[in-house]
Amino acid sequence: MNRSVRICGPAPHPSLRFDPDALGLAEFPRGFYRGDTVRIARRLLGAWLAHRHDGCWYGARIVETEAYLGRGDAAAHSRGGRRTPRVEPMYMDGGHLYVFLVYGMHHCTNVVTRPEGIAEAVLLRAAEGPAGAPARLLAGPANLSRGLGITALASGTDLLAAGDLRLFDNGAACAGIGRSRRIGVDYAGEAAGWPLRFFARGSAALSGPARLNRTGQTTP
DNA sequence: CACATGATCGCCT
DNA sequence: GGCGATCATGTGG
Repeated sequence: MNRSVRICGPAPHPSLRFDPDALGLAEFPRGFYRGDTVRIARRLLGAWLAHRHDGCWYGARIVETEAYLGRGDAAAHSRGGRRTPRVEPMYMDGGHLYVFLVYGMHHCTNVVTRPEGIAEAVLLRAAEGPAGAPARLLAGPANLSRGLGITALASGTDLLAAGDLRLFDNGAACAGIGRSRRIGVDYAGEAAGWPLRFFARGSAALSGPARLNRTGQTTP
């Protein structure tokens, strides 16, 4: 009787092994996640996203994020108040995960923000693993999700439930401001002129197409 | 029930 | 820069 049944999703990449306790990391409190989505998108830069698999912790520091602003954001799955089974986690209290499948083969991981009933979230676009991990392993939202072994099975998970998925504060990160790549539609932020996409300076794992130039601004 | 599409990626030219 | 992979989901008949 072997135990080949998979009940916890794919394994994270071996190079992402780390020890959260040794680093003395603290989790964000619930109130943090209930705050302003754009502010949270910036504040999450540098944070460690951690996944416990077979008793071992794997983790990476977030280096690129993107805010999705709910009802009024034409790019958000919750646009116009849409509420379907897939999007339901977006309506949960801040601090839950919203993970979905795109293009029939890739997963995207979001951190839900704002209080219960307000469907906003921050997409995790790129991260960097511990020293020694391949530089571009987690470049792009789908690569990030795959590298850490996160699939739609984790959608609706509470990051503050002391479970296998957690998010640790790592202090204020030095952030650059990216222009949204959502062009040609009346998306939130793009039209109003405020940025929705953020990344840590000097990161080698950006998802593109935005890149830093030497002044710290982005180039399309 | 039928069908069009997507918060992407990697390989091709 | 272009394109195909591949399927759950959303929308419409």
